[in-house]
Amino acid sequence: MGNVTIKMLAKQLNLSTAAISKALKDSHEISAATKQRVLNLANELNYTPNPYASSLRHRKSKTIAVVLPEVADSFFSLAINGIEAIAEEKGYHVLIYLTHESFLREQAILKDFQSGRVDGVLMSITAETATYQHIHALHSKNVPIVFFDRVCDEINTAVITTNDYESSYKATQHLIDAGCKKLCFLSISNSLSISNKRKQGFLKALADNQLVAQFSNEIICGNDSDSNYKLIKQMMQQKNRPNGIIASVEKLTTDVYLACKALKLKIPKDVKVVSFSNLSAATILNPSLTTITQPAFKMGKTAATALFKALEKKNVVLKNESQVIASELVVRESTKN
Amino acid sequence: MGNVTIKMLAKQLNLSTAAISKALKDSHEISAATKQRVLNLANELNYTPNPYASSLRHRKSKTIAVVLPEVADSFFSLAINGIEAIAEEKGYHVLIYLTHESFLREQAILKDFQSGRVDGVLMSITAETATYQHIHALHSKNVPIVFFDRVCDEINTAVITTNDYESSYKATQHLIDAGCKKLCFLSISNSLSISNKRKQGFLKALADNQLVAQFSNEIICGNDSDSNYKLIKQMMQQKNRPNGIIASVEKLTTDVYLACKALKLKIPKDVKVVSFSNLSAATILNPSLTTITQPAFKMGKTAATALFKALEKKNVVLKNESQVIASELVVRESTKN
DNA sequence: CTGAAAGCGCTAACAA
DNA sequence: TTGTTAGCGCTTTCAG
Repeated sequence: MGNVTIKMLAKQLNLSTAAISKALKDSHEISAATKQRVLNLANELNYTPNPYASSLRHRKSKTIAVVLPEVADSFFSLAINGIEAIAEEKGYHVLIYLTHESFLREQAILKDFQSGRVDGVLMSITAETATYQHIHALHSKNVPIVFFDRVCDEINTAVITTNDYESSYKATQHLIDAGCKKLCFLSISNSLSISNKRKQGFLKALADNQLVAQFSNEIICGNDSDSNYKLIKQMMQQKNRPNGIIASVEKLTTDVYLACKALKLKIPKDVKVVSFSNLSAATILNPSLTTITQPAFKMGKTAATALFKALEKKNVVLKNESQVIASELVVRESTKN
Repeated sequence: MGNVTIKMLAKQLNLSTAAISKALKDSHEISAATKQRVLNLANELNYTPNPYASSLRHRKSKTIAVVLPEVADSFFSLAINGIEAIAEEKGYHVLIYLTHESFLREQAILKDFQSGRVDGVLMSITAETATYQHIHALHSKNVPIVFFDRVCDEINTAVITTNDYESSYKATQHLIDAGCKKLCFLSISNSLSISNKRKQGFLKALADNQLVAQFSNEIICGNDSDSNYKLIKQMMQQKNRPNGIIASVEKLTTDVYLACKALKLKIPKDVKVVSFSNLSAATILNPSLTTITQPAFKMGKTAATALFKALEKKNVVLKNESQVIASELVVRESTKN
């Protein structure tokens, strides 16, 4: 650091630090003439206010945190784009924390936020997160939190989601309409809200089509691509294997495709596949992938907008800022008849 | 904020704030007994030190910045993973800034860093960046900067790159070996170091194979996928269209594939394609894509490690921490004969 | 219109 | 071993 400070400006101009401070924020109690002098010198010396001194004084950091499982994922990276767009506009800084699906890490991160490091938090919880004490603790310290995608309904705040239940239902119906009778849902968690909603939508579509309990319909995948690949391959080797698969998250797509390739099963002839995914390369896959495309960018933007509402005005009831933004089923070759 | 402070602990324990401060950092000049009392109360009240007060005092923020063009890109998102892994280990916080290839934005971001907001910077410059005054200004304030991937050679510091020239040469030779005689290089910038090195490698391979000047061999793409698509399509409609394409960045792949599809040109029969890419879905594209896979995660880690060396020790000559980490040519169907 | 002084929370000399 | 004091840089009363 070792930078030019208000004190230096004050000395050079024979003014008090108070006067400088006020002049710099264009206070009406400073004459136009001195304002000019101050601004000139500040520019000349390239003065930049120390943000930490300012934070200490104001008890505000002008910084928000984004806490999420992973960044190498097209949903999350697009969501970050949305968040960043709003933060930039508002002049806030964005700290990023990756949990890599570790509950312990999530706890540690939120604990740190009790220090006042950030003014607000945007988060998507881990697939492991099943208790919420750590979130409650932060929330009760009046740090506003907005959840997006992987939300926590136990906290009284805004949750920005997509229509997981409906779009999963729709995708399942789409598979059924394409002739699939043996369907499998690839989940990643038992506790995650999105996993459950997507699964419920799936199950309801099965029920509505009298397809319940015909088949062992669910696999819970983990965080490791290798073992997911094996799990899927194993399932596809069974005599009574599924002929329709719905992957609840993007990263499972590659494993499904590779498992089918290894077993010489043709998509969509032998098995049809649809995935929740924002992969821009979905159109150029082999075969091109039918996706439930989530409004990732918009969800990030909306979540950030809600958070800033709480940061900028008092008495905002964040709960009321909750939004559900629709996903889109984009039909491609992987579910063709 | 409004949190429990050292002062409160001091009052409750009838100690001075200095004693508390020392006890909390396990100073040897505090008795074991009082240390225990302090720790107990601190835990009980859930004390978390105010990082901004500490930053102000120490003139250190324990925060680094990552400045890059985009996060929705598998190279950069993997690099962030690498950076975050090291930062987490070191107990540093990571501020993220996206330039979206805007030079103006890059300037503004770096200007802000003059305030001492961050202890160090990791960056990949924009495709527009052709002057370096803004970087010099920051660097001369003794804020360590480490470049990765899209580096700036004008600054005397560490640059972490991959072997752009060699891998581009190798990929080009691979296309030539596969029978391509009319090659096209898709660039994204005239000023970017990586673009130039990749192009040089390409041109050298052409020259070594007596293929120079047979063909208008280069297209400069922009930041907009639509117009890139049109540019590529237009080129592929020419009578003398290329039969081998090397895409210098991942995002151009989709445009190439779609343009070929639209024109009913078969990859690899009519045109072979290789791309600098870290897309995990490369294996399941139609056809699977031959890539120059960059060591993204490792580059992020290495860049962060170099930066922390400078942050933790004095008199580290960052220039000496520069590294070139090899990419790998992964041959798949898109260049098959 | 300008200045003096206090304090945000923490820490490092220096005293006791 | 513990306490006193001063100050990091900035802002905000309150006085002048």
